Amino acid sequence: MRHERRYWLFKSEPPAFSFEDLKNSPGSTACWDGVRNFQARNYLRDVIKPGDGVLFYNSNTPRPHISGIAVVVNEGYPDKTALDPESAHFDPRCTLQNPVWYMVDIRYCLPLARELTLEELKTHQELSGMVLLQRSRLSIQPVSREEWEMLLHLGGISTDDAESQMETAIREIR
DNA sequence: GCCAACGTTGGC
DNA sequence: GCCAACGTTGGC
Repeated sequence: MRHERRYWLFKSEPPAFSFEDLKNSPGSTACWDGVRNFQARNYLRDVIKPGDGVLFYNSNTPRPHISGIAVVVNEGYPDKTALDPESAHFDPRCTLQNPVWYMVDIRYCLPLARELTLEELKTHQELSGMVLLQRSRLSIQPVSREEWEMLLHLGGISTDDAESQMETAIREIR
């Protein structure tokens, strides 16, 4: 039986990496490395699976917002930047046997017809339970099916369109 | 640039 | 295992 699709919100800081950057990446696929928070690591290593939906969120910017949808293309695997002394994300505790930090790859799917600002999200009672609004600092967050549907609706795209684009994006990878 | 929230570290 | 000190995140 197929894994039941889960939904996530991934944060990125636009100067470092934007949704456009994801679209323009080779194969529209980017390695989501450099996450150094244990709760986020646990999601990346243990919970997030290929086919899961991702909302791309732009943080630490004058107008924080969700810009579009991506899809997870593989299971969590060790984040090699933690082993590289030259990397900004180097962590001297890490070894090949004990990688500590994990990452996944995601692929671009489609932009929202309307970007959804944090300011707007705060105005919807139905979204008040979002991790983004409760524990905003977590960089990899679960999103419920209900929240996902609401967000896509507000963003002006149909969940069916999103799911079929996600299926296509996954198929093209394989 | 400020600062609240909160995760991590390390002494005890 | 507690908790103070410290560092980071990220909205504003």
